[in-house]
Amino acid sequence: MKIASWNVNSINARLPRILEWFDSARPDVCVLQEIKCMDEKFPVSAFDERGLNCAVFGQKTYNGVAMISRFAIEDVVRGLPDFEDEQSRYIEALICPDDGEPVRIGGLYLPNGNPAPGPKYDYKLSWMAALEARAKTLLAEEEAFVLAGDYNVIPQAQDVYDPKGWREDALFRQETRDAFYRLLNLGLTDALRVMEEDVFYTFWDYQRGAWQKDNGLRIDHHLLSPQAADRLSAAGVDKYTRDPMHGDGSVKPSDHVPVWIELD
DNA sequence: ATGGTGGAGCATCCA
Repeated sequence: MKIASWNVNSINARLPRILEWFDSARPDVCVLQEIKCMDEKFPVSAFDERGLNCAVFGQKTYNGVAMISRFAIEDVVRGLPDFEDEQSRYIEALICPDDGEPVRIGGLYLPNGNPAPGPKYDYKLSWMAALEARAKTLLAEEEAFVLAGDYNVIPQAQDVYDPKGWREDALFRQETRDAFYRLLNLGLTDALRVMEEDVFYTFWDYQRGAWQKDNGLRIDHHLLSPQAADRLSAAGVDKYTRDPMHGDGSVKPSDHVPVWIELD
């Protein structure tokens, strides 16, 4: 089963590029972040034409997450349980393949948190605590699950082009990394880190020529339960989608690229 | 120290 995550920075502004990627990458399941629209504005028919199901947790202007799947989407959870949140940042469901074991997948868009310190950073840390609580609950089930998305966390110095310059940023400061390590230390596996030994990024800012200079960050992750990690067979990053010249260049790229894994 | 880019939606906020 191929599972992908992509922060698309507006599903409707990006739709031709997103559909082209779906047609070539052919993920079985994909979680999307920053769809930036209400449920009724989500382009369900474009996915329906391809035999893909949609579960959407939308929001006007900002945030918004969705799950697209070739298989049945069951038991959908919108928002982190037991966490008051005005922003649409989490969607979880049970994906039931036609043949094979069901997999629970959580798609998340973790708050950016800048400027730090401050109320936005406090929100980020409380959101991470709620995610940790959810991970604990799911781990107790002892089943395969994947928490995938835009974590807005740079785990290590090798995951940022200029570690010193980013030291006080909400994506890299010590408290953020500590919260991320607490999540990993519950027993989750950072799938891309395990499968990809080399330096690689998943995000390049639109500004300051970040793409041309390869000034990137690794902030999109797949965290796997032990039962899912046992089935991990491949992982990758579709960097080509970030190229402004890709395709006919008429639709601008997202600042994030798709990140994917395969489970046997 | 500022601005550089991009999306939403119409003045600015967010990233």
